[in-house]
Amino acid sequence: MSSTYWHPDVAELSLPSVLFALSDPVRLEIVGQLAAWRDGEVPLVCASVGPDMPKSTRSHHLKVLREAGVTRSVQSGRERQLSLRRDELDERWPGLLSAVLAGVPSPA
Amino acid sequence: MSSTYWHPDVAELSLPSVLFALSDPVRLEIVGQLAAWRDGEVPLVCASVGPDMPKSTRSHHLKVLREAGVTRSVQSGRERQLSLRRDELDERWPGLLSAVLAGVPSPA
DNA sequence: AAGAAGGTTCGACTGAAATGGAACTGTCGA
DNA sequence: TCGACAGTTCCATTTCAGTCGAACCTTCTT
Repeated sequence: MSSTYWHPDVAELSLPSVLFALSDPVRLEIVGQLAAWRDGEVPLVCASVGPDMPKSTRSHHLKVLREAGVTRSVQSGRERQLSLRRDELDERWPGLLSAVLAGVPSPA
Repeated sequence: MSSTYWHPDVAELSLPSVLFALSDPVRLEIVGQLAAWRDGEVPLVCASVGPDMPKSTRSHHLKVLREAGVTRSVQSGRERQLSLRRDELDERWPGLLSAVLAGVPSPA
């Protein structure tokens, strides 16, 4: 796991931080897209996720998600491949992410 | 249902607002206490919920929860009895509240 | 080596949220 | 009727979050 980045350990995640990270429409949309990603598809990278916006803004939202422990980003070449930390979140707060995702309109 | 207050209808609740309301430790503690309330017990009122703090601050947090649709407060005499809108929230976002509550340390 | 591409960081600005004191409203008890 | 009591509202202050341009760092390409 050569992730380049620091990611918080599951044990040190906090529920308020996670809920806060998920409480923004833009971030919720990003999470929805990550959740819709299927193995075998071309990996989602920063630039390809969320609505159109300046890259510094997008980077900010992705940072909030990453630091809350919701997403993971792994460097690959000059891109960063994004993924949801589904299993880890589910281990810590069973059913939480699923319940949230069920309330997010799935991306077109 | 003589609620004195305006409460948003389930249909008009938004996921980001609910998650935001739940993303604060103080409010999460309040919600945990409301969830622990059992039928037959003396009703929970504003003053008896959450950590010690000025009443204007408490009133603020309760307003956030109420307006997000998480709680309901019904006037009774000079107090306001608080309750969780469990069933309604569960109808709208099944499993969400339960998952959150499972992650909240239950009150002593 | 030079430049483009993908992201991060920094700094500034703006708007929103948290906090708490003080004044106010409505209800109850004496 | 006069407090006392439960809450809300108003207001000021401070802190935090969102937005975005500009500069920067890496990696890839040529």
